[in-house]
Amino acid sequence: MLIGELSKQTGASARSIRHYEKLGIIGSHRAENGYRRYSEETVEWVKAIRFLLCGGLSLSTIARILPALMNINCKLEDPEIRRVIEEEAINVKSRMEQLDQSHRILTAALEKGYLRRPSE
DNA sequence: ATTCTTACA
DNA sequence: TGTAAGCA
Repeated sequence: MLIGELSKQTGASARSIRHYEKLGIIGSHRAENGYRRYSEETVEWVKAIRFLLCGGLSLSTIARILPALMNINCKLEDPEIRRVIEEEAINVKSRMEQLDQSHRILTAALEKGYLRRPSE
């Protein structure tokens, strides 16, 4: 299928699809006219990319785990993949703590009616 | 009509 | 990532 149909079936823009390909996350072969052609399974790959993206993973991180993840083992058997995911979980936890701190500062300001200046 | 590459008031 | 431009 051409990029237009892949886009239609996955919801990803042609621009994004070309970007994923440039990053090596998905592949394609060219037709005589130079148009990109994708296999049916690429649809699943792009859907997986979008899913992981919604999970907060960066494209560079996805590029590292998706290949193995889409392979024979969708289980986390590969220790390398497992490691990457564990690191991501830690990053997410870290971000949650940052957000919690922001939340505390904001709610405290609302309760007291003013923002506490660090210099005083 | 659709895709391609390149580039950014 | 969007979008416009100029081709094929």
